[in-house]
Amino acid sequence: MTILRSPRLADGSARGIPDATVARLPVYLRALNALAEQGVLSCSSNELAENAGVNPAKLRKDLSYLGSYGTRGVGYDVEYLRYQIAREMGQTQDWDVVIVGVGNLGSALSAYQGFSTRGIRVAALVDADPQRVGTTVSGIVVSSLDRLEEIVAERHISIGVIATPGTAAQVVADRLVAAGITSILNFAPALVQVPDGVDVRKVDLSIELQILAYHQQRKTSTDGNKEVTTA
Amino acid sequence: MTILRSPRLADGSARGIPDATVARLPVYLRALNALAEQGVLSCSSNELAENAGVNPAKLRKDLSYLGSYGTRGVGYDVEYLRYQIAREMGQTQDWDVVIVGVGNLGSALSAYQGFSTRGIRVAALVDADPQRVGTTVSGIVVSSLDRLEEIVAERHISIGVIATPGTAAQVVADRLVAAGITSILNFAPALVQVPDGVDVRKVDLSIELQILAYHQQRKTSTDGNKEVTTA
DNA sequence: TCGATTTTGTTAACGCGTTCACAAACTCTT
DNA sequence: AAGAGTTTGTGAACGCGTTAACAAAATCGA
Repeated sequence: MTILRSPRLADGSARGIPDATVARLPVYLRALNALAEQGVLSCSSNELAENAGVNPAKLRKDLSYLGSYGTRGVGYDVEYLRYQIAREMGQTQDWDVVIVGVGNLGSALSAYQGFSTRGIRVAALVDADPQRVGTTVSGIVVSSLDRLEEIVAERHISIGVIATPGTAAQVVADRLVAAGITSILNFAPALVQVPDGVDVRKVDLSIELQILAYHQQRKTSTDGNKEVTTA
Repeated sequence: MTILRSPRLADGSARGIPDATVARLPVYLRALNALAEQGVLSCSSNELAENAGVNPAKLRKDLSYLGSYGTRGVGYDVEYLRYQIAREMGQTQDWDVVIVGVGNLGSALSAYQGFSTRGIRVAALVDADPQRVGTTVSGIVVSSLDRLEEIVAERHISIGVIATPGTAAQVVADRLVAAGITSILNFAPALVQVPDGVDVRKVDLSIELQILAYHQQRKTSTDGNKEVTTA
């Protein structure tokens, strides 16, 4: 579950990028793509940081983990930097994912524009419900969960997405791990346990709203907080 | 965009909970609900931490920001702790949200089970596409984006969810802010700028997969990384 | 009642991430 | 060619979050 770390390897090669930086590189990539579409050829760290919504110093430090791809006094070549980040993120190849669970969320994910341009390819859809198996969603025929292992092997799938109800999440995770998958994105509202070496990220729609509600509550409360005395 | 902070107010009342803790409280809540459903009446920090997938020390520290709701030598009363966290998170009342954009993702969100039990109520659906206006999704009639302001006012909506294409995100955010909303959850793959005092959280499905792909790349690469010499 | 045991609440140390500030390096103008 | 102006890359300080470790407080048994 926890991931390999090597924040600063010697040997000149600056391998081992901090997690916080890795999480921001796709944001920079998106900002660079937007600039490129506008015909911008070169930009400063200030401009790019503005477009990415981060502090310029943070941006420069993040990029410094990759290497020295800018020019002092000038800035960054948009296309060159875009390629370097894409390469670092592994987007010079396509990553095949299987989506397990073709309910509302699974369907939405399989229809999501913007995966393809980021090196992500939805290679298979899988569901446990016999009624859904055989139907076509976003141009892909839904397969049975029973065939998960062979599908993963055949299509060289390396990433699994769990979009099932919470109750099925752990079983599906176990199946994915057994099939050889070591990277899982979990949308189900449940904790999944996986062996070491397997990476799980979690996206919880409900929790995000609850966090907003908390802050909203603190804003709207007239600061005269009535403490309920439940003794 | 940035949020009020007051990590430790005097006066005995432990107001001002760290962001990292606030983000975990819903996780504890979910774990407590699971325990309650199993008929568990009391639990230790170890048990609860296990169920929530966090370090026990971290759990205790998080709870200490709320108050002293446990009993030394015994543990926590499941129902009592559940209520205290729910109250802190503002879940003793329901929060009404409007979802803007009723495409695949917006539909999935409006159908999402698990909002209602967490104090979240989808009060309105809004879309700019005239073809969608008037249709019913998850039992809610889709309204026109033009009527956003009156809908927000009428139904006392305090949270907005952006589930539109990236190009529409900023315009929608501006409309939401103008309508008086100060909490926004953005699913669109775009950066939205908002005035101070407005809280924006972002969920980016594509970025999560890109982060996984990065780690996957580092795992599968045979560590003999061929550096492409693009001089 | 007292000691053994359990478990919380909290303090202190540690590590990671962010940000400032500045030297190094580049361009441009004169 | 030299100085003025820009902008990157990075060292260092700072702050937040995590974790270990322990004292305080409760239960239980003799």
